[in-house]
Amino acid sequence: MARKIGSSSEITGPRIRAAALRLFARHGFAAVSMRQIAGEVGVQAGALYRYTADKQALLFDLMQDHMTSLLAALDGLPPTTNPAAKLDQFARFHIGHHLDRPDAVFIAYMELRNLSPENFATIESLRRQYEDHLQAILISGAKNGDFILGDAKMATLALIAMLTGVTNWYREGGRLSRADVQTLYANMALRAVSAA
Amino acid sequence: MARKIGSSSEITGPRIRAAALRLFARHGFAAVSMRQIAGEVGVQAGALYRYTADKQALLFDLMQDHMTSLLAALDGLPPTTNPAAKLDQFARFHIGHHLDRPDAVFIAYMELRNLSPENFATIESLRRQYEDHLQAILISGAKNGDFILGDAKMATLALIAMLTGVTNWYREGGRLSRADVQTLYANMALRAVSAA
DNA sequence: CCTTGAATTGAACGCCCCTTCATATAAACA
DNA sequence: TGTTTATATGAAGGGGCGTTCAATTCAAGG
Repeated sequence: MARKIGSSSEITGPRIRAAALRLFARHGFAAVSMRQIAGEVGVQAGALYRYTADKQALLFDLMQDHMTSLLAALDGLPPTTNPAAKLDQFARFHIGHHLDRPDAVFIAYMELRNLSPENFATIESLRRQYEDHLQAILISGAKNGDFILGDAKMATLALIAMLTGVTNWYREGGRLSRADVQTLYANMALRAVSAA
Repeated sequence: MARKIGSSSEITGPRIRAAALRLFARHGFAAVSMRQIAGEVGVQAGALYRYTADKQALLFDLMQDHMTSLLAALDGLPPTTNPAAKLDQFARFHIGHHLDRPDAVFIAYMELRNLSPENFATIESLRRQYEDHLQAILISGAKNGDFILGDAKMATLALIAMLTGVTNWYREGGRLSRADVQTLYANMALRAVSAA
């Protein structure tokens, strides 16, 4: 047997990426084998290599797609006026976007060390762009007296860590709704840096 | 050749654990082989099994030791008066303790999924104890009006995520001293939940 | 000094890994 | 319909994995 009935790269390709995303998030990159991914798709391991150069490239593509989608969505946010509104918007956006993509988020934060040095540098630069967006908000707020930051870079990383932490415990259908969580976290973020 | 010159279980045991801690933190549990750990210690892989039942037990012991040491240190903190002072003390303690043990912290947060279900339950319960300590501080502060919490459990997890995030970027000898970082994070934590 | 027991070796077992490639089949196109 | 091209197989290469265990050597105690 060789080519299968109904086979098409437009179907198999995305299915491979979806299976890899799920499995990497669930068990970790190093613990998942190409045979496992292939099995999930219903294909032999050798077939994967028509869609990815190797296992490393598969991981990198997933992470790069996640980061570029994150930056694109950030770019598409409606304009706001003052720094406090911008921070509120950012916090709600960050939580919403992350809760929608738990697997991709998990991988983006856990599998950095499994990237080759060049791939790591690429992902790191995308992440830096995202952090810089928040940092610019904080600095503009500090300039006009709305915010008090001991250190802008540190405040940026502290807020992102706090907001991202939501993915560790939030479960759909739990005690708090998604909107509740967005409001509560946004309020904490605002208070953490506000002068008032 | 069999027994080696100078060999002693009091020396080899700790060295195995130290090597495993370092390697698991650096490359991840799944990516590290027993032969690698043995090589670091200068011993053959078979020798490891005098000191651990298997690879899983090695991971579990490292995580359990980390968590019990964390809880013991928390228990040994000097008494304080009001909730704000308690939260300030907790934030400084958390950061100090974590910055002293970057490898153990990394493992404790990254390798939970590699624990067997029973081992996971044990570690999770220790972690819950730690979180409950902070949650009790927050609730007492909310009771007497010092703090405002949208949701106590959520505020607890948000603060711990923020404080633990410091291990992702702090490097000894960097722009900010350890004391700087402790102060800045403690202030953010206090502001994030304070009524004032 | 001699015996006993602790510490370690190194080979082996059975299994799984990533990746490649000649081959075969199905789809797409003329 | 016949030909080309895309898609997948499945076997193989070369290697590493966790774990066990008989045999061996050293340290320690009498």
